[in-house]
Amino acid sequence: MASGLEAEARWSDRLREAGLRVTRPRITVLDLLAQLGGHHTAEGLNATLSTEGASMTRGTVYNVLDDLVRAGLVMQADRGPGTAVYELARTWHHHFVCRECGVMIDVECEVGEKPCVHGDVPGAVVDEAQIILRGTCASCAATQ
Amino acid sequence: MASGLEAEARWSDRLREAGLRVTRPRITVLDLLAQLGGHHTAEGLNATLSTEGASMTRGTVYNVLDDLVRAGLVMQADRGPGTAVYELARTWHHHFVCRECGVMIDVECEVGEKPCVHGDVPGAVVDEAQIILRGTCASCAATQ
DNA sequence: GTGAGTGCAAACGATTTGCACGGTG
DNA sequence: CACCGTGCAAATCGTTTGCACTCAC
Repeated sequence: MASGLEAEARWSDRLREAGLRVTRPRITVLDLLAQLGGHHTAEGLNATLSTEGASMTRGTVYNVLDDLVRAGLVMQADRGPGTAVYELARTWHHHFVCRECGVMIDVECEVGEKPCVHGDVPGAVVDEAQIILRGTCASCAATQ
Repeated sequence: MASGLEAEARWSDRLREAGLRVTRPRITVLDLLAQLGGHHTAEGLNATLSTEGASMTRGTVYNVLDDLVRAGLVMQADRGPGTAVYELARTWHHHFVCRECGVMIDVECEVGEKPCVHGDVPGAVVDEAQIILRGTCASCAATQ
């Protein structure tokens, strides 16, 4: 974490734009997600924060992530029942999940916008299409 | 539950084909899913079974559902972290989930087969594409 | 008879909640 | 200085697990 001030400068206006107050935990989580890249569970982030001396309560981690997801700064994806993963928001994409090892791999979306699939749901407003591909990843396929 | 014997006749060979033994809980769950239609949580099914005098243990409900999913007789879908729903297997389709009330609505798939979207995942074998549409359902949109 | 499947109860992990304190706007 | 957000701890929820017993094959 070499850039506390930089990080703050980078994220504070993003937060304010989203109508959220600028607080240490929110900056910290955003910065960590930016540094790590990829997908992470709330518990995993919490553990990493502990080792970096920037720890916060479990409750706060969940709170912050929830706020950030609602604000559109972070994306949430489900890897199965009881396992949500989070990542920094970026161009819209899908996920491939390996049935064997559970690894999650990004899959670029050819449309690049959230409702990239339109379903016939009478009267409903569809604002997002989340696609999860399942199968066997390259390394697991090689092992078998 | 007017058709215990009918139900058994209908499902027993489906189970045997799948390499599963024919047991009362499995028949009961399949029959219940067929009668109810739609999506149901494990807990919900368990509660319904209790009121019908056909109750089994929570553990057994999860066991049975897991077996049936693995056998391809039942489909599993996630409505969010920590909430799996189950429904009888039928032609492949997607789901719309309302952000407000959490209701899940089936969306027919124009392709009708599981890997209806192919992603670029080098070396991986994709055998299923699960699509979850999110937004606001008709009744929630009307309320607001 | 043998092993898969069940019943029961307890453990588990992820997430949520309630309340008092502190910092942001 | 008003309120949103945080810290802390306990509660809750969905799901999994271990072990003895029973039933399908």
